[in-house]
Amino acid sequence: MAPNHERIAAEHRGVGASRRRGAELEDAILDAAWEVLIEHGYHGFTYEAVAARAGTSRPVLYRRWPQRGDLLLATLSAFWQPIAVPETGGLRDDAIGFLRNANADRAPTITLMSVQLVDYFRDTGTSFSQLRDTILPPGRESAFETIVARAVGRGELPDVPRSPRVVNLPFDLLRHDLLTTMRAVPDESIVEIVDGVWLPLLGVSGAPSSG
Amino acid sequence: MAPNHERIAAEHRGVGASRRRGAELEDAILDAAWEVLIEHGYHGFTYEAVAARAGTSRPVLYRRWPQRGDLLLATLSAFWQPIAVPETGGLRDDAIGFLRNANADRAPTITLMSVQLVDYFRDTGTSFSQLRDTILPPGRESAFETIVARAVGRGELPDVPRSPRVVNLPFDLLRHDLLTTMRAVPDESIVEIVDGVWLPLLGVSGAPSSG
DNA sequence: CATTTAAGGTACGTTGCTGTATCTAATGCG
DNA sequence: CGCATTAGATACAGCAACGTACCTTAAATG
Repeated sequence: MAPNHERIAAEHRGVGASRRRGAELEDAILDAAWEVLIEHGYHGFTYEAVAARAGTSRPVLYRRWPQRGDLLLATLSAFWQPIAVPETGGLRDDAIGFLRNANADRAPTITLMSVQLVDYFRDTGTSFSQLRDTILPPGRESAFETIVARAVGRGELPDVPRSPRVVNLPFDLLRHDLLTTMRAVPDESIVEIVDGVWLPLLGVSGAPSSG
Repeated sequence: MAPNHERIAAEHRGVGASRRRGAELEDAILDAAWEVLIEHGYHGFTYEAVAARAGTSRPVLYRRWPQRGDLLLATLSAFWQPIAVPETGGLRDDAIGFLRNANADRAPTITLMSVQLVDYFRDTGTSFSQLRDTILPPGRESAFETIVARAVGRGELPDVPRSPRVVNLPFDLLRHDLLTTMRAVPDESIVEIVDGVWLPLLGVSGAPSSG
């Protein structure tokens, strides 16, 4: 008859804290869900595991998200943030800086996003690209479109049409490496992508050191 | 007391055939395993499903492959084939032809290989690249290394050092598109990769039509 | 033909997760 | 305070797959 259950749950959220409600509880659950997703992938992303990690019980989750996909979407929407685009005043540094940010931010998660979620994609018949469009506000300029536009504005690049493929090439290559190696890309790869591939393709001299 | 079981299993391998053994049985199992893997991914790649598809029983599988990873490795090794490199006599056509082959061959499987298998990668701490090295004989020249070397031999390209990243760029981009869209890449993308990215980067004029 | 090997079927207990139902007690609000 | 809400615990049946044990019978071997 002693309130043993409450004490157990309280351990998960710190001694002295009492029963959570509403947004506070929801945030705690989504935090837990995100951690589970990162650590164990979509396969381990079970109501059981999320509830345990959040220090609550499965019915609480079922009340809010009846389907696993609902919980997944809510979790991703809460944590998927756009990557910061640095503004260094130079095309090369903007590109390298952005790729470094992306590498740091996405290394733990992009493998998750497009890879761990395949079971979800399979179940729903969707794909990574589609999910991305669902989560992110559509019609937004991509980071490299911004970077190139700035360089054109500065006169660093000629104002000629460029295909999205060429503009976004660095990010695609970074993503490719992230996906196939499933870990953060070494910094030399980032420099190589920019100096050895992208800048030459844009007709810019390339690395400042090697001419 | 009637040999009912035998009759049931026989249905899966055609009437009149009797009990399979050794290599014959093993091949049939790997065929079934491959089909299951393609259709249901690693998640659905269970002893249960493979045994059922092969018309045999789980103990038969456990005797040969005690771990699920063993069965997976055996299956992939049996079915992972190198992609044909066409020999057209021209750099551009070699590249486009190879990418078309890769697109056709890998569209159903590369999403599987690097994407469906993440649970396996997670369990074993490996990655797509490592698995590839395990399956394929190492030290082999890549397809695009061959293609470039031929072009150099013909005098179509200057004999200068080129980074593996530049040489293999088209395949990496194709793979990127396959991974993120999870379906075959449209032919225009292949042409765009070669004419709009790779050939300009190599210092070749690009598409024959647009100048 | 006799013997050994192994395929094939069946059964069992176990595990992990699913949904749902039910109960309690804490919280917020009037 | 009194009431409605709902967090949190627990229990249940169900399912799918696991891994193993066992028995039989077919095929290979001598």
